[in-house]
Amino acid sequence: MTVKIGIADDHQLFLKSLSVLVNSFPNCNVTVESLNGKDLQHKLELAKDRPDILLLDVNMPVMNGIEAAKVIADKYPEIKMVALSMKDDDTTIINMIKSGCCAYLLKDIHPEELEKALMEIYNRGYYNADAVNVNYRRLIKKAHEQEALSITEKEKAFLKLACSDLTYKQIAAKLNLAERTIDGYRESLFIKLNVQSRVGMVLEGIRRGIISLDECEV
Amino acid sequence: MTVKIGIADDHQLFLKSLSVLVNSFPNCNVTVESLNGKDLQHKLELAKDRPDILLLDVNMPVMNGIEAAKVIADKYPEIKMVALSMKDDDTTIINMIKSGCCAYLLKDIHPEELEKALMEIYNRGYYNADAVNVNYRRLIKKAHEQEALSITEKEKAFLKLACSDLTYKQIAAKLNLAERTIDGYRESLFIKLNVQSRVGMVLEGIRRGIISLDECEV
DNA sequence: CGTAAAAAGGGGAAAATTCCCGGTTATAAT
DNA sequence: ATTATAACCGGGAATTTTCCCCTTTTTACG
Repeated sequence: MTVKIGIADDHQLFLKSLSVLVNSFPNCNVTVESLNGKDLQHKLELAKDRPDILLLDVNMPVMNGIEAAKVIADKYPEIKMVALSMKDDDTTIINMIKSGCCAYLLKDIHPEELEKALMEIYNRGYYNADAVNVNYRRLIKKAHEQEALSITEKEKAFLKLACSDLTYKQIAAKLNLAERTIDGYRESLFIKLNVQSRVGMVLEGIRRGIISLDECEV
Repeated sequence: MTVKIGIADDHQLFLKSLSVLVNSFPNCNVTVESLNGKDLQHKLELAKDRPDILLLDVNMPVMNGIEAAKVIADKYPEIKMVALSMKDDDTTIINMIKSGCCAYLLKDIHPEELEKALMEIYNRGYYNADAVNVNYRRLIKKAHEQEALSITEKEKAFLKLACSDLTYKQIAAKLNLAERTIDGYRESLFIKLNVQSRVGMVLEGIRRGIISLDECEV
């Protein structure tokens, strides 16, 4: 029996290293490697012999793991997906599970656990890492809260600019909108994120993954 | 000829994967593996046959790459050190080079470049990745600017609290200081970090590694 | 001890942020 | 067409942030 594995990770060194490692597992064989979700999709389309399991990095440029998982789950429901991430951030876990991943693994797991996980997923269809699965019910509750939020694209664009040294006046100018409009976005974001200040808003936005720290030009 | 390699990275999966990869290089042999700088130090002390080259991750718990590099450079000057990091942040590069690393590599390099780098470092003592070495002079300039900063412990304590949803009044209360004192810290931090607003200060503080995102209670 | 330097604080004003009253315009659904 | 709904915006007031004048207290050091 040989399980065909696909891997997507933007860090080439990790991608190749992990590939070598997984290939060293007796029953595994890496058949697809990709640096981002878009490329992975493309390779899956062309492949005549698709992987059984995909290891998806969450943070990738061009197309991240969450978006990639959604598309793949829709197109190839027979492929099992495993999210791989550095941090066990609640929101990220929720998003990946909701996008169709059947497991969420942290990058600091031991290789043996990865092998065990891959085998269990292949045989039983799922695997729950102890480290992540501590309180699943809390996660579900949080997912529902998240649902009620739904930050709009405009709010997100504003939030991204608020993550800077600019004043609201300057941000309004950049977006070609009246100051009062910007203020409206701010107001609704305060409510949605449950904060009382711009700093709180920005930090909470980063923490929830609405914006990322490296895309805000300090 | 066999080059002995030591690796330190807090993500076990990456550590083990990279170890397998490096061992697959014809002239390399991984002799030490560690999950953090403290543990690495300990293993180096015990080892009778020390590595020629160390691959050091920058971000590690307990003791990070920067601190580890300083100690190791001091204790074992014959060991060459290579910084491994995800992002090519100016400040980080400066810190690692200043701590005694002879090269700075990004985690998204190709395995072949890593092999080439290891060989060059072993033979010639240094290696400059094109991706990082774009404008070395600018980095040196920045390093000198950095030098002039020296953020005090009090300022740092304030900055940590400023990284929250609290007002300055609330922060002053938490630190048992007058509002005006807090304002003094803010003022000097604005100058040192070259910003005009609290958001800018907080983000710049995070970017420069003065405070970390996970220690600020949003 | 004396003196310089640094830290802490007082007070006030300008600017930015936060909040709330409303109205207009665009969009979409019935 | 009309009605709901959301996006956009005007203006003013309270609060917070930012900035700059200064004095007092503490610390450091020859």
